[in-house]
Amino acid sequence: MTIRDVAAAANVSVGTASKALNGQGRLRPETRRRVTEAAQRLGFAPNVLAQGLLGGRTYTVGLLTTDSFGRFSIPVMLGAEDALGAGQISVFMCDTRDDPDREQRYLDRLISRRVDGLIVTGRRIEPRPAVDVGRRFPVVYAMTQPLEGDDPAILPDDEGGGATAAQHLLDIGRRRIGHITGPERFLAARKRATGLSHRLTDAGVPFALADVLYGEWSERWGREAARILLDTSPDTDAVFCGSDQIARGVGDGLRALGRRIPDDVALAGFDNWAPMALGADPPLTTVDVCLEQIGRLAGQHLLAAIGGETVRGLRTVPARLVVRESTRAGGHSGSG
Amino acid sequence: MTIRDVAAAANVSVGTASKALNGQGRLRPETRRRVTEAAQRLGFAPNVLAQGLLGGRTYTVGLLTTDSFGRFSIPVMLGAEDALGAGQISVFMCDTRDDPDREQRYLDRLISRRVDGLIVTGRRIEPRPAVDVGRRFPVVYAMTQPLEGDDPAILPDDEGGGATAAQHLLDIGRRRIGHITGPERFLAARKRATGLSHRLTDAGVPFALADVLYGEWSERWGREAARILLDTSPDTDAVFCGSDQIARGVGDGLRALGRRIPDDVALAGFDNWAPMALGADPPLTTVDVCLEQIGRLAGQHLLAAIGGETVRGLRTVPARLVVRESTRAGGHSGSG
DNA sequence: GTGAAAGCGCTAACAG
DNA sequence: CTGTTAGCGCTTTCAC
Repeated sequence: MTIRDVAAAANVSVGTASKALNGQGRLRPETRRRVTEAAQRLGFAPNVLAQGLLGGRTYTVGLLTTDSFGRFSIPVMLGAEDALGAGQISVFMCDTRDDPDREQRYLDRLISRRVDGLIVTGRRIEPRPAVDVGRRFPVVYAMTQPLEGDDPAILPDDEGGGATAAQHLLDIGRRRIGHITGPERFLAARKRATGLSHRLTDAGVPFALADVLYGEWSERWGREAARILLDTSPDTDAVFCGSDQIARGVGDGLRALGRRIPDDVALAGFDNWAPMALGADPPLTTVDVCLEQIGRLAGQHLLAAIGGETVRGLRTVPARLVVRESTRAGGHSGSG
Repeated sequence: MTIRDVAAAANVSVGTASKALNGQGRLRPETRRRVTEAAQRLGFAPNVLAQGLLGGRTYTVGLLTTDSFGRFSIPVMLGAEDALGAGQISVFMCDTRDDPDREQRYLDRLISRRVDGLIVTGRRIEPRPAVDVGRRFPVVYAMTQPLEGDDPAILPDDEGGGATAAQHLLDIGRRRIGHITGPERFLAARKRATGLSHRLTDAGVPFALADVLYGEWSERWGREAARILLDTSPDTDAVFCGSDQIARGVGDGLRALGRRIPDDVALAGFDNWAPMALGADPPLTTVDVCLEQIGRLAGQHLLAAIGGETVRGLRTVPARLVVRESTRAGGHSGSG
């Protein structure tokens, strides 16, 4: 099924058929109709590769992730696809699994496929070595940033997220606030802690960064840390956690020590990871960094760059607080 | 950067350059070297689109999911990419979000891009309307099956998974076994229940399908169902759940009613969803349907089909039991 | 208005 | 051994 078959069936030349199908040039309406009809009847679909060969654009982009398309890249990916798909752009999946060799192979492939652009995603916001694609096509980073160069990068607002959570806990009247989070080597963990600390300090509520309980991104750590925290500060009336998983553990730990949530201790998480946050009893108040929005923005920036605009540097997406029963006075603290 | 530039730089014709780069024909080693060197120096990467135009193959496939690339499609996708990526095949992401219009648009695009094949994934194993791509390229279904036609489909072994769980609970000496699962309208839920029921009945342990507690795929339902179950059968010594999320809820519910896990009641889930199963206290024994293996098989079948082999009909991937503390005598039933 | 022809980047067949 | 030519499917001048 080529445009030649269509042209033949409509009794016109391929040139005319092309014009008819693309709405170009000056054609008799009747001719146009005849061609369109033939194409329809034959089930003709233009070969985009051939089109791309001429036009220089392929209407494809690569989406490269180090995260095995996990919990963080997926929403980013969806947002990006949203922005790009609307522009009729198809997306190539490239999952490096954190292996530099795999990454290089993917980059080579993408270059050979003449993609119009590339989005690089990660699980961690730490700067990573920039991908090297020469000046062949624009690159946008999402949820990560390049160590070298000033290609655009879209990042979550971890610090702002921490501050927002702090404000909320202040707003509901809590003053003895603990913070339990992931490993200190994670920039995201440090930023969230900083955001919290600054806001509390600004409000005149005592909080020392030294009191932050750094550990792992796991429920188990949450359970353990809850004990440690109450040991040190038995009068704690709120805990902000660096992830929803940790918050789940903290919740279980606190309950095991006889505290009711939110009546005795208010509990807030981070990520708004639905199965975790909604499955908790009571459901978790949490900070949503709006991953999908990050992806959407990355997609839009990439489209702009492909269109010739120069976009440079970092950009941060505001976080959003999602209030649920774990910090709400009315929240029933059920049986779990 | 085209092959012409390379040819010019190496002082040969494009034809010769092509042969040199592809290892075809009879060439003086020195010429071959000169060309390769020039290509290297110029950073030449062949335009795969142009190659595809000649060869008729594009070395691309589509991966179409109705699941928004969620928890189930991702592993499947990774497995598929594994199988395909090795064959130098690039994968187009197509996320229909359960919208028939979107799906049709993606199919049109894939056809226009002349993909060599297509994998269709879903979140549910229920048969779905077959995708219509004429005889343009082969289609393989993974985690779902076509309502019409006999295109190959790779499915999890839900029934076998249920049976395996049953056997394990019998093996550890439990005889009064409850089953709490998702909505009855889910084929997967019914199959898991059937597998459990058959195995128990075969072993002479009483179990009526009518006693299955169908509900939702949520922790909340698990908590509620635990109460219902103990109300009816206070001497229950094991519960098999249709998902890890439900199992989490059931665990919390049982504990709230004073039961220890696994000492009083053994608890098994389904999915082996790491964050849920490992985060639980004690960690959950669960059934893994090996999603990644399903994807890998789908990829392999697709490759075979692209290669001209005819592959037809359903194929099931065995499930795997993952034993953890929630069904182990030695398991500590901690504080949560 | 429509057709013929050139050419996108590449490979394969055939000369030389 | 290497160069020339044709052509993959399509679009875009440029004649007629």
